[in-house]
Amino acid sequence: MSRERAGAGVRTLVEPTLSEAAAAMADALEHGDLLTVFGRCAVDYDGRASSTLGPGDRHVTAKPDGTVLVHTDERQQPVNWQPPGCSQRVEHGEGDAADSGTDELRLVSTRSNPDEELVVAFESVRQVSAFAVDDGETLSLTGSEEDLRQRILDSPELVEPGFQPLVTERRTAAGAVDIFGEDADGNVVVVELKRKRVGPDAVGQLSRYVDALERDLHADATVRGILVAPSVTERARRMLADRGLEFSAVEPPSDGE
Amino acid sequence: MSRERAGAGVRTLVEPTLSEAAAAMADALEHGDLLTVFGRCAVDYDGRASSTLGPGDRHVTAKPDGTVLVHTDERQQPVNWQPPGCSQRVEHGEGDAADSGTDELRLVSTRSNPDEELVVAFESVRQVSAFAVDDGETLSLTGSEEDLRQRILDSPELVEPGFQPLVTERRTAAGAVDIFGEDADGNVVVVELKRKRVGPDAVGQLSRYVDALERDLHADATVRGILVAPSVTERARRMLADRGLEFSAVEPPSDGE
DNA sequence: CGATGAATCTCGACA
DNA sequence: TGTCGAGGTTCATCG
Repeated sequence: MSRERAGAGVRTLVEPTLSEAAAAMADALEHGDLLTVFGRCAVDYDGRASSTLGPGDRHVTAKPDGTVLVHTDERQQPVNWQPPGCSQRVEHGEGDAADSGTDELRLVSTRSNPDEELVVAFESVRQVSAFAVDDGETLSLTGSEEDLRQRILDSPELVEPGFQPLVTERRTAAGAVDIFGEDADGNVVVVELKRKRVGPDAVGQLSRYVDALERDLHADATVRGILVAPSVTERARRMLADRGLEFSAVEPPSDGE
Repeated sequence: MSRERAGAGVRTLVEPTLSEAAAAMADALEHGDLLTVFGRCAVDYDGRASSTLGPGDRHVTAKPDGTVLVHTDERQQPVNWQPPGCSQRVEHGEGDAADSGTDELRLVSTRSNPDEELVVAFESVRQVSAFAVDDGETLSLTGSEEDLRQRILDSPELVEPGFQPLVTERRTAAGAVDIFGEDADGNVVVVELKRKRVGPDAVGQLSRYVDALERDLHADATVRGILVAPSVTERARRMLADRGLEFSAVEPPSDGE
């Protein structure tokens, strides 16, 4: 094993013994560092569901906020994980390492409500690192549904000429409508926004809003439902036609706009 | 900077220069290793949406399958990422490092269909590691919707006494029904399964199935729709009542069952 | 390849 | 705290 002392923020052990790894991991958890461990391990999870994962090489991350991630060499998603807010502890059987074939280092993460437990049992550890993280910057994102809503409010004619938004997030018996307004003839208009190509679910949603409002408002009121999105699937287009609903093609704004 | 040569599978540089880091990163990408970099960086993404993230300490992972993950010290989800199948390259301005304030190391990940680009621009690198991963084990999970389906097929009386499953995944004009069967009186029964508490969407789905089957089958057939899940939201319960649909509380099996 | 629906979804917002 | 809906959702499956 060898120790690397880097600038204040990084402590790394390469090819440590399990005892050394255990100490380094406990230390990192204690100090609120970002902990990473690479080694051969088996993983068991029990909680909302249950899973077992046999031995293999994996990269394990424990964040100071209580998150645990177990990654293999494939996939974007971790093969096992624990959400933020969990408690981590390191367990190491203190038997004589020389002839104990059962020597094992375990990282255990627990949570309550719901009760969940993740156990990462290391046969061997190739590297342990502890990082002191100073971030502080927040992400700024464009192109979301919120941006599309702002775009419609800025330029209501994108939905149709004469459209007038009145309220956003208007409550109905079926939930909150994205944009509530009226058309050039004074008819009530319900707008459902989707930032990308929409399927049948969105039509069902819009349909429920229109029905709810027709019950809420005077029985003689005409309520139009317009689905605003970049495009629709064929099945959704047929559902719209069946229900007398409409579609208006609008793209969410791109970065520059 | 110092170099660590570990057993075959791990190569790590601590506090490298940007040139050294660039070489190690390119080497790892070339060899199909799991690459991790910790350092101060800014991140820009442009594709399905756009985002910018100012300078800060982050942990960056590049997997041999083309996945890229940028993690901060908080959250389970990466702050930026690229899905599997992307192409990575390392760019390093080869200016004289001495007086060039603009010296920069960039990890660029691109993808097409849709066109997306992620750029991680490092001001400094604290550690670079390359791991040769040998996994090979696959995850086995219980508690899924498939498990719930099996539970119902094993014990149909959990839905209601006398219920008889006939077909799973039966096709209708509105999509495939989870379980199609009949009750003690010989009425057609459509069962929609959800492994957790359900909201209005599932009711809409079940409702579409029942409507479609009433059209498909003889006009005189009675089609019952039963939503099977651990629980329902209040709004969904009202929607069920409105539409003459039913609910039956069943938990998905836990590990031991 | 696109379309569909599940997920230990995660995450933020709001009652 | 629970509920609700969005997401650069991701992911597997199916046509």
